[in-house]
Amino acid sequence: MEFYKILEMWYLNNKRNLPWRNSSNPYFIWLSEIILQQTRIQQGLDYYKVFTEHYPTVQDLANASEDEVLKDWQGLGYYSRARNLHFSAQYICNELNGKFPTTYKELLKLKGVGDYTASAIASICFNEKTAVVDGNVYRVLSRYFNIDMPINSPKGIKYFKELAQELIQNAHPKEYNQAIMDFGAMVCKPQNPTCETCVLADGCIAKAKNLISSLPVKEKKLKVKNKFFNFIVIDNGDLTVIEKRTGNGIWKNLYQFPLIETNKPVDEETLLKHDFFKNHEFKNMDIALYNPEPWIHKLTHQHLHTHFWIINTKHIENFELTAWKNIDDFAVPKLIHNFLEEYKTK
DNA sequence: TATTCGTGGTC
DNA sequence: TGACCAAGAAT
Repeated sequence: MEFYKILEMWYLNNKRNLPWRNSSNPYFIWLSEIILQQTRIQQGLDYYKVFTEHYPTVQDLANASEDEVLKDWQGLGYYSRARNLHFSAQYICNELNGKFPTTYKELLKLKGVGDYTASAIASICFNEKTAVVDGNVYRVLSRYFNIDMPINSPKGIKYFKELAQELIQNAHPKEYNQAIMDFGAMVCKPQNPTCETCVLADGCIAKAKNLISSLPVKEKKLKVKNKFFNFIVIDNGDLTVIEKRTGNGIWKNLYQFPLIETNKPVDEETLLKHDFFKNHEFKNMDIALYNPEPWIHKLTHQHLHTHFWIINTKHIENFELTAWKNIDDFAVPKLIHNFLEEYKTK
């Protein structure tokens, strides 16, 4: 039996029951695909529920503010996804008269929609034969056909896309694309794949050559930077100070306490010499280090060594103030959220 | 085109 | 426990 047919049959009997699979509405499929980029289904489920309930149509999403959308995205990470989702919703409503794009080519024009997502929506909603290539597909194909070309090299990306595109030619695109992804997630897993009961085992070259654990091949070029964050938590009992992050780095457009970044851990004396305290005078202030041991927040490319400094003062000048009771209205990074959860109970 | 963008799970 | 991975995309 052909490759695609085995997967389609397997899918018929083993597919997962996921909320967006009850729909062919491109708006819902789009939401699910953006939420699931680089994200496990279990982690995305609650967010899918919130977004479909809070923004039942693309118009509702377009009418919301970015702050509102980011608040609902809080905790999921890769926040450009939320900003692009909101931007593209407005683009669809304003430029496309609310009509969702219906082809791979047009879907690609949406911010935040790349080759994978355009292929997924085009195949699932419009039956277009565009093969998805995600982490699951790389794994299944590299093993079954024993391909050791690095999946994150330009040649590898092109090669796997072309192979996937060949394999979908005689298939039902909607079912086949979801089949190979489910199969990769449930059977041909990164670790401990269940080769003993695998329906593709007979033709799997990597299994025959005992190469399963070494495929797929990925070039690793990850260097982690250490950064040192000092958050200034100003507190007069009722009010505090938070700022919106600008620029193009992490957590763009999320909120945080005023931040002093240093190139190494600093003590109180050194911290107080920073420009921040030259620009802002605190009368009768009392400063205390909240966490003597740094919280090390680990991101993919950076380790953030974080200290929270509490400034108790009755006189806060030259700041925009935020009431503690309203602090939960703002979208904050997980790191700040964790701090708030601890701090407000004290 | 190499780098950057979060958070959580797995072993 | 640190390395790897997760329905990738933008720059």
